[in-house]
Amino acid sequence: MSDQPPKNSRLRDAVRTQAEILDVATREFAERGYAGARVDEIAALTRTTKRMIYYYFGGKEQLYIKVLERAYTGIREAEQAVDVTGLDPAGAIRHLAELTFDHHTEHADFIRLVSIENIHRAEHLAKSETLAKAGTPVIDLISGILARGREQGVFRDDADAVDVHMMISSFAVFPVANQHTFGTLFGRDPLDPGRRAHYRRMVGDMVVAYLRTGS
Amino acid sequence: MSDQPPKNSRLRDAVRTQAEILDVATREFAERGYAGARVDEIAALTRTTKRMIYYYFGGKEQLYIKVLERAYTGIREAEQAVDVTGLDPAGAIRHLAELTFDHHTEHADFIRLVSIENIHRAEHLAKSETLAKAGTPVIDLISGILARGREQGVFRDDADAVDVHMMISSFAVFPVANQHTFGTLFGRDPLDPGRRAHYRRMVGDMVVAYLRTGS
DNA sequence: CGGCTAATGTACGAACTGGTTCGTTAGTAG
DNA sequence: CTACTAACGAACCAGTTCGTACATTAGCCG
Repeated sequence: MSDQPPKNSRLRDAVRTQAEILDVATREFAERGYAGARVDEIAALTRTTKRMIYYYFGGKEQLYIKVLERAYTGIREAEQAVDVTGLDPAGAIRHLAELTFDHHTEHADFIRLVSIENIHRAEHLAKSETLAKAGTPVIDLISGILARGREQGVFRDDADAVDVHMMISSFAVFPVANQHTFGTLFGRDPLDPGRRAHYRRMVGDMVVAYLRTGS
Repeated sequence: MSDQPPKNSRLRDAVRTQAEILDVATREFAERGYAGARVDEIAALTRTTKRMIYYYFGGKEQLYIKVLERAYTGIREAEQAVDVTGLDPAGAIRHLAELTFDHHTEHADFIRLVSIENIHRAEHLAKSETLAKAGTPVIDLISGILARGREQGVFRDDADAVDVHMMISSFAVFPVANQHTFGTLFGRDPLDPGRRAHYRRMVGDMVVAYLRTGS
């Protein structure tokens, strides 16, 4: 008698189909960009047909926006899971930097989508109701750490939370976003697993060093 | 009797036409990405016709590669013009960081092209004979500065030139590459002229602080 | 079981897009 | 002046691509 909630118990799938479309679309868009992505190709890599993409999402652009939303949801959740209680300011900011670095290097698709979205001047991001507002939790976290650091006299007092976040993000994003051009030009793959621990320590060293220098 | 060199004195333009095509193409590709760029649109924004694009460049891809090559030539020249004689190691690396930051923020088109090229896994960059090899002069410059810093005991001794270049580039590229998503999500335009001097000082502070911390 | 709707598949079309064909004109060499 | 070639233009073509019209099936409700 396991009663299904009112609607949505129709078992010719629906939810699963939508999820599958989103998965495939994420890969396709991240791989080829918005203009380069092919709706037919996404459909082909799905169990279902192109018809369903239009049935559930309405069109290429709306599908892309949903993909973006789901991707951003990922980091936002990761950010909310960060816990720095019990760490001193320097340890806390280093921890956050390392987690950010880890998350970015492990989610190349997301970084690629962000790059793509920037090429399009974030016009789709702006169209998304879920994303355009949605304040980001990291900033509050960083603000808190910076405040503690200042109180204890171990951090410079002119450091701004958003700026520090940008500094950390820069170094965490770069190896992923520019992996191929950088790799080709300097003969060094910035995502080489063997170098990863090194870069991870480097982000931490960098932010902490910056925050410790006098204002 | 001003004799023109053997050929190429034909004055129904040619060189000028090619340059114009390249200029327009640079904007179009940077604006819409490789797949999003339209050959017809490039032609329309030119004094000439699409026929000429194929006449001079062979096709969309070859044109794009030429655009890339010209864009990269820009920074390479800027890099070669950097002069740090007479500066102490910290001053030298700060100067380089600031110039890199200036150059990147002033050449958004180039940064966008690099982003686009990374989406395509640098496949076109690899196809370019001019670019694929062409060692980059900055690395040597940085190596020299780091060596001096180590000798004088003012820099950590485990800093690598390519890594330091990546650190500087990260922070210089980010505001341009992620201007729109970052701006939308954090309500702060990272390229706002009013914040520029601040970020410029920040890159310098960051690298110098990093290099000064003990290994 | 009959009917109703959500879910799905097939085939198609209109517009676009990279690339080409064919022909023309400007300038120069002889 | 004539012949020749580099430079150029207009129209066109074939393949693609987003989107849709139409038909169909699965499952549920009464």
